[in-house]
Amino acid sequence: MKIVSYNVNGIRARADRLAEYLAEQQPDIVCLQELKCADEAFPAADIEAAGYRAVWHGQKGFNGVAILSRGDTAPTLRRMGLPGDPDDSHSRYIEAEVDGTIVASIYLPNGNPVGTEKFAYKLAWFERLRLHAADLLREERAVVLAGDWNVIPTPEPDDVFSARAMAKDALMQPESREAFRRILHQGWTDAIRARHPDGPVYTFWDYTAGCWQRDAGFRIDHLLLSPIAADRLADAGVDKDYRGREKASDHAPTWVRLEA
DNA sequence: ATGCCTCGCACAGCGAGA
Repeated sequence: MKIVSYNVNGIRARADRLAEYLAEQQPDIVCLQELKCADEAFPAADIEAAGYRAVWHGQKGFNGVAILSRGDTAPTLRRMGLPGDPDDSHSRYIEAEVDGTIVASIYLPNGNPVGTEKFAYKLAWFERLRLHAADLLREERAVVLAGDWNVIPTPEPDDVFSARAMAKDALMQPESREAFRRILHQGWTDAIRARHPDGPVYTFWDYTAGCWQRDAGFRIDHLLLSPIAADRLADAGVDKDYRGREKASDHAPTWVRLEA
């Protein structure tokens, strides 16, 4: 089964691109981030017309996450939002079960600029995710944590076109990378790097400054697999060409294929 | 050092993104 993480940067602005992606790739499960729409504005009818059912956690204007499954059975919702902060108003986490696999769609806070409350929020959110991820591992099930983690895992060129250009960015701060590593080291597998240990793999290219044209990207969309899911890992990759199409998101769909 | 594009909001630039 193909499981995709795709930050669409506005699901309504990306309606044609998303429908095209579903028709061409026919993924089994799609985790969407940055819906940028309220719950009542989610294009559920369009999703259904494309042959998918969805659960979603929207928010007017920004954030918003969803999980799509192919076929007539909707994902079974497990939770919306992370535990640990009832005052957190951002729609950044949704978790569901599809065909026995637990899947989370994650939109981790960006955290820029560093040194502000936004960066503190990023790290606090990361810590809440770490605690919840540990709970998920204890279930000893197939679990996929898929999303826009807003972290460049290493400053090496394999993860970023220029460590120097990104050195002051929240995505590459040592604290951000450490928080990501702490979750990984619980026992998760970074599927992209498991399949592609060497060489550049980018999932995001900024709209500005010709970043796409000069391949100035970085890797921030990640699919983390629990040990039982990792045992089923057949392949992983980035559907990069969708980044180059008309009206593209600034992220490319990033995926894993698990043996049934 | 800042803006570069894009989206949503709401109808004029602006916040947010990364």
